[in-house]
Amino acid sequence: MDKSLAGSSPLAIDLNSNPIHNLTEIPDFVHGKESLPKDELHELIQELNQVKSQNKRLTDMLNIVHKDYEYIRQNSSGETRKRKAEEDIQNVGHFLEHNPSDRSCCHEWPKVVKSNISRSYVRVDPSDVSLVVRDGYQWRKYGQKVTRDNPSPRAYYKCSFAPACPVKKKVQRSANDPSIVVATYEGHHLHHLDDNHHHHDDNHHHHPPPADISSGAPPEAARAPSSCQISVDCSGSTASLDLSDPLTWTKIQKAIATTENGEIQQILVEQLASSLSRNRGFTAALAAAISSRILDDVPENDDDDIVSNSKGFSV
DNA sequence: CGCTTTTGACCTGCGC
DNA sequence: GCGCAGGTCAAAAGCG
Repeated sequence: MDKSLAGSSPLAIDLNSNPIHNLTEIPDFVHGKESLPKDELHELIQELNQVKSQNKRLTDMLNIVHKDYEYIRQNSSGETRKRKAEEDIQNVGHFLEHNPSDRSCCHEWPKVVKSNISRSYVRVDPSDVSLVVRDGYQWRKYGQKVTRDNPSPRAYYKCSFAPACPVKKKVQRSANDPSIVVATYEGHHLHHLDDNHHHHDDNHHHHPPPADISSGAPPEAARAPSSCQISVDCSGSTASLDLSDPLTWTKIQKAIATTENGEIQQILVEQLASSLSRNRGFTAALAAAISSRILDDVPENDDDDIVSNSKGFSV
């Protein structure tokens, strides 16, 4: 991520800053005036570590967002009419599955978009030609077609778990990166029946079947997303960014229109930072980090209170 | 035997 | 109306 982003975001985290080595670097007035016991401070410091590492992952995600956006922008001219129609639903980039074993991060990040169309991008083995995207539902393949803009075939699936389920999906390997499979879902995946709200014809009207145990994936990761939401979980404190929020979405579209490098990333980071700042635990941790930053000349003291932590926050 | 996949034919929408 | 491209159908084949 570029440095201007880290500097301008209200809760930007300086990934290159020096780490905190022990608790004594947390100023005393934070202990007293904030009424935080030391054991809670230990937890907060651990949260700081995790927020920092999560932010690094978010940084990677946002870099992918920007890269994907640039690709879309560069290829948006001279399209077929069908592809032009799809242009409206290709406004946000994707999150790739860099580390399959990491359950704290989103498994898939859909491009949402119209009310009942979403996309998932999944990294797969480039040599794997099966075009299978595990999402927790059972699908019946009813067609395959070679499209003009992509050498790899597009597979068409209908939901086969519930007989009358209208949800469909298309799966096709990415044209520019054969290791990425793009799954386009038509109709929302509703995982919990709600008689008061969910009776649209383009939704799943059923729970997903049990996750495929052989896949080894947790149920949350196996399911297709029901909304365009990014979540960062930090020791039970979750920050979420809902791209279906009209205000957020308007900002992103505006950023896309201006084609300013890094601006989309900045908006996403700010939204996540805003969510995190509403969390009591994170706010307290942030206060400690800020204070330690201000009193940066506190001498280091290597005693038994040494904990693994960092003070990488800048404001 | 029942379900899924394959695959060529057919349908549909759009631009010219 | 014609041609093109994407989407769907349905019979045949595959598989456990």
